[in-house]
Amino acid sequence: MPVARPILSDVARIAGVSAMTVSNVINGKANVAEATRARVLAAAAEVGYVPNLAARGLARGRTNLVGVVSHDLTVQYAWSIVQGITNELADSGAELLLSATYQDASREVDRIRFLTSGLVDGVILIAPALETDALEVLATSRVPAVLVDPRRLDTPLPRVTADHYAGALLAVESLLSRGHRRIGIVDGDPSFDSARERHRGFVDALARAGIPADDTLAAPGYFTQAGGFEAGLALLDRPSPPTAIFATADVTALGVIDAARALGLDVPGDVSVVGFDDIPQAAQSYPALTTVRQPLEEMGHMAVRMVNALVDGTRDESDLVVLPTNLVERNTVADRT
Amino acid sequence: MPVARPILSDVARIAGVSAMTVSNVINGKANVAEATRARVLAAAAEVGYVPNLAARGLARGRTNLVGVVSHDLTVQYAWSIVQGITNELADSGAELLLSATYQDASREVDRIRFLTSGLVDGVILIAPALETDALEVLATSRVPAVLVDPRRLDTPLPRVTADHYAGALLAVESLLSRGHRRIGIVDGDPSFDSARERHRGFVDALARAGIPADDTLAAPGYFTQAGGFEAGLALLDRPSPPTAIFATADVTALGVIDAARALGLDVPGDVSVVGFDDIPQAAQSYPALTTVRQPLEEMGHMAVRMVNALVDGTRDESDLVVLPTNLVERNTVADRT
DNA sequence: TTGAAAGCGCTAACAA
DNA sequence: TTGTTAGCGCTTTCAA
Repeated sequence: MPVARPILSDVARIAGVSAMTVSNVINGKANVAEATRARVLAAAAEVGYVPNLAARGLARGRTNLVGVVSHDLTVQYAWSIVQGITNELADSGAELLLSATYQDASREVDRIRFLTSGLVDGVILIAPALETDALEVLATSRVPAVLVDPRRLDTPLPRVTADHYAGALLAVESLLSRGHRRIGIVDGDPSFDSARERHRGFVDALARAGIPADDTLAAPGYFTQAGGFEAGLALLDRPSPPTAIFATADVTALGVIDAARALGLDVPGDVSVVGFDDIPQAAQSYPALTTVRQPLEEMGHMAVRMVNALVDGTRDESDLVVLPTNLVERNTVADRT
Repeated sequence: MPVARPILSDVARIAGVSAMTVSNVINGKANVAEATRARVLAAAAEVGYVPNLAARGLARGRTNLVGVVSHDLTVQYAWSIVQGITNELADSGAELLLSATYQDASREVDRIRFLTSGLVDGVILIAPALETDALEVLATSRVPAVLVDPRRLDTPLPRVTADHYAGALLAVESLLSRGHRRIGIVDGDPSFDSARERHRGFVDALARAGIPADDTLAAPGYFTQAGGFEAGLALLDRPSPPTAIFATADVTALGVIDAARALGLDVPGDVSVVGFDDIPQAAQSYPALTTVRQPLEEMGHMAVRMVNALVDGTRDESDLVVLPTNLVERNTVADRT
């Protein structure tokens, strides 16, 4: 009973075969006699042998691991994407290594550098800022990367995103069709292209209906619940408040609803609210949130397929995949009274 | 310009030194002449050399990586612990590898097996179920493990937890001191010792005040928001509802508050609510939640210190660290009217 | 069907 | 201060 962790050669010695044969058995190669296989398996079980993935990765020149860097995994938005990645990865037999970024954008480069230091075959970056030298680090690492919903869409790397503009059109049009004319918007973080696209959709939808833009009806929400709360207060606590609000992320929509409550307003009785994302919480909260669905899990799937292709040396280096969005009608929108 | 990733020997060749010297420079060893160091650094920069961590780990017999497996990282409870782990890890110069478990308890063993296959020096398990063969996998892997808030506290491994019982006492006593006598409880997942401890504190606090246990005032909430909503409905939508509710997790408290709203009840006007955990959202939601604080980040810090000690071969194998809880008074509790 | 040799990229231990 | 040798645990290639 060795106290140290048993290695392949231990198993080989016990089974009375060569290391290569053990390797073949462990990896399920066909070219091993049944009797030998059984003997090896027995020996492996006896000592509790577990292959060392780091060593295997070194020898194979491929780790079968893909890394994911995300800003903050509490936000269900990111988590839904991770779920999609996980599912797809399971199918492709690879494993996932997660690494978080937190508030600090400077940590992002850090995480990328870490994961790409021989640990993974490819990386998926969720809503990356890719500031300063991040792109350079990525390039010199020679590790294939795929971006999901990057802050700036013009980044020269394979990207997958959703149709933010069309989604915003959908959201605002549904409000218009319910009779709303005075519609507010709670904007996202302006450093995100997605936030700007959603704003653009909002403006265009109103313009099509002949409604001029009114800057007093826009407030920043920064894609956070607290931001949504503040914006909701700013928009609603005034002489002539909007009858409906397009909150450009579900979490900020939740904040807006809190703000309405704090002001004694009923949702959707007094104000209608539409979100964006369709995170799980949107369906679970009360009242259930009407929102624009981003196919987050599908985005994760797609990202995995793209890195895998890249790792295998297939596919062009500058793909842009845009997935469709659609409206999910629940209980936070009512006809204008 | 090599298209392949440069390795240590490439740098050595270019700088005209041996591999060992490059290694020494990269690792900041003192025994290298200034001129040589500069030459090596220049060569490394020129080709964009990045050390391969997997190879280094193999050679050193130590990866300097700590793995974390958690059920679900969306729950802020888990995430707060991860934050603590991250901060402490940064101080100790190690890195973090995250791996999630999801709903499926069977995946937990899986994740443990994966991380302990030569990838990390130690693992931290957040609220692990440790069913079936997980303990065995852990044992045969020979990788040191520390449990944070395990489901069953009698697991024979180093553990970090919080004082759930004392926290529950605090919560209920504060309600009693405000004049409440008819107090309901929304229980957590009964498979967790922590849920049972909190329930026990609830019962004991009432008993001390001479109030007999009333089973009709208890409802299961399973530590989820949806569960809290259902339980809130069950407790509140009846002839003589409680005037206060102890929700044994913040997320279920949020669900209870939603339920109160759905019934047209005001919090804390009509019902007082106390949560447990003090996740960030407790302070951000409206009204801000009165709750029992678990020192989640500290629990993460402690866990890291414990694995590090274990990796270094210090410390006893069966420590149990219990961190204190305390009451955080915010705006969901009012005097009984 | 099995095994020997060589090497993945790096570092510990020692020698020069 | 620098370099040589050996080896981490595994797999590839090729020969037996």
